[in-house]
Amino acid sequence: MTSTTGTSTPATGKVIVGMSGGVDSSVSALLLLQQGYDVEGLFMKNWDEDDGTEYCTAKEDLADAEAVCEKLGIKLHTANFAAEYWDNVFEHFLAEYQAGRTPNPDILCNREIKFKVFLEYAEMLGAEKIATGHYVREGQVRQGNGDVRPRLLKGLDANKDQSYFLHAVPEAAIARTLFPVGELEKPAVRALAEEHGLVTARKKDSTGICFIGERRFSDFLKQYLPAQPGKIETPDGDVIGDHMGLMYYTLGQRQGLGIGGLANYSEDPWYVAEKDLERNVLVAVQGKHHSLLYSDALTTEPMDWVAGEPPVAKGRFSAKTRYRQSDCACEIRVLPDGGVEVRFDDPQWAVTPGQSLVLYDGDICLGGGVIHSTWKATEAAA
RNA sequence: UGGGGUAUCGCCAAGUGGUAAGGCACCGCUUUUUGGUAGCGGCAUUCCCAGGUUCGAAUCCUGGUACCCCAG
Repeated sequence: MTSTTGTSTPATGKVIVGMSGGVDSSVSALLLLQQGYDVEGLFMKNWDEDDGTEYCTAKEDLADAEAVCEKLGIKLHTANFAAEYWDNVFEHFLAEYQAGRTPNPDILCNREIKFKVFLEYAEMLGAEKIATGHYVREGQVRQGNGDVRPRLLKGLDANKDQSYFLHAVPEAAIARTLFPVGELEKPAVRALAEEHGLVTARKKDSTGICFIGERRFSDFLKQYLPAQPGKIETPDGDVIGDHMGLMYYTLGQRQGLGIGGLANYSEDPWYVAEKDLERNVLVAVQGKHHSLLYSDALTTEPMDWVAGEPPVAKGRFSAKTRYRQSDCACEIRVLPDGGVEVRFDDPQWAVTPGQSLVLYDGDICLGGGVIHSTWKATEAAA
């Protein structure tokens, strides 16, 4: 049985809110103040810029965080975890691309930075808890032996739910974190910000890699990974174009292939279906619903279970293979190495190694793991 | 230097006398704390070039040019 954290008892204790300069963390701080917490903010700068334009947005974000904290009358700390970010997130990110996979750096960023380094730093500042502007909720479950344990739940606003990004955060960190906006719908969050005169009320939601920001992606990667041009082929081996380097593309990608009209082919757009690292060939297929774009089974690397251990050895749950994808029913089996084998009820589009599979039991986010390989059940049976 | 064919947006491609479809690509915006996807919008005053016929031509005629195919 789950229940959301109580709000009836007067809240006490120091909470440090991770202030990004966005509306969600702004309102989080506001709500915690209203609940009676001793609130302070912390602005993190985890990416040391080399690029002038981006520097400005980081500066703006800091200015907005400062303005909000001043308005709320709370203290704002600043910290720079760029070294930790580079070592524990970015290097892994590059290595994954180098290996031809498509990583999700923000999942690692949450586990390694926001819910680890930031948490530790906040504790050092005397905080009992931290808070973030994520759209997730914290639930509790009473176990057979009477222990009450925390659970990561989807945000109330299904459209904004960010549990996918937090699935790798361990239970102990979840237990020490407050997610005030997880109980709200996004429009209500903006309305609150507006009502309280917070400058971030109408600020556009930030996108792009957390702390790095929106980039022309292949240009960004080129700064770190050398181009290795090669051919684009059809599954039949017809050469239909050139690619700049396999690491700049991801499965299911359409834009950026540069494949125009071809005589003797249909008018459908082309999508990346496969990366052949051996031959340095990008395999593209025509039409969004080409069968090579679908798979219905996968295995993952060892899982991060929110509760620290798998709920069962085998069972039926729902899953996402990417952020904002609707859940799909599936059957899982825990593998000896700690990964899982997943079979989906319905074929999934462009399931991509390097991205994460995240499992749910209703609203409860159980955990997830990096996708290692995918296949079609029909192939496995053959 | 014999014959035949084709030349329309970056690419594919409609259009055969009535005032340039569509798709892909590309660009922009929106959606989005990864990458991607998706939605919306933009994208040939001009049809290889030069003349001509016509009220009017990408569409007809003449002459060039380029490429392709067959024959050499």
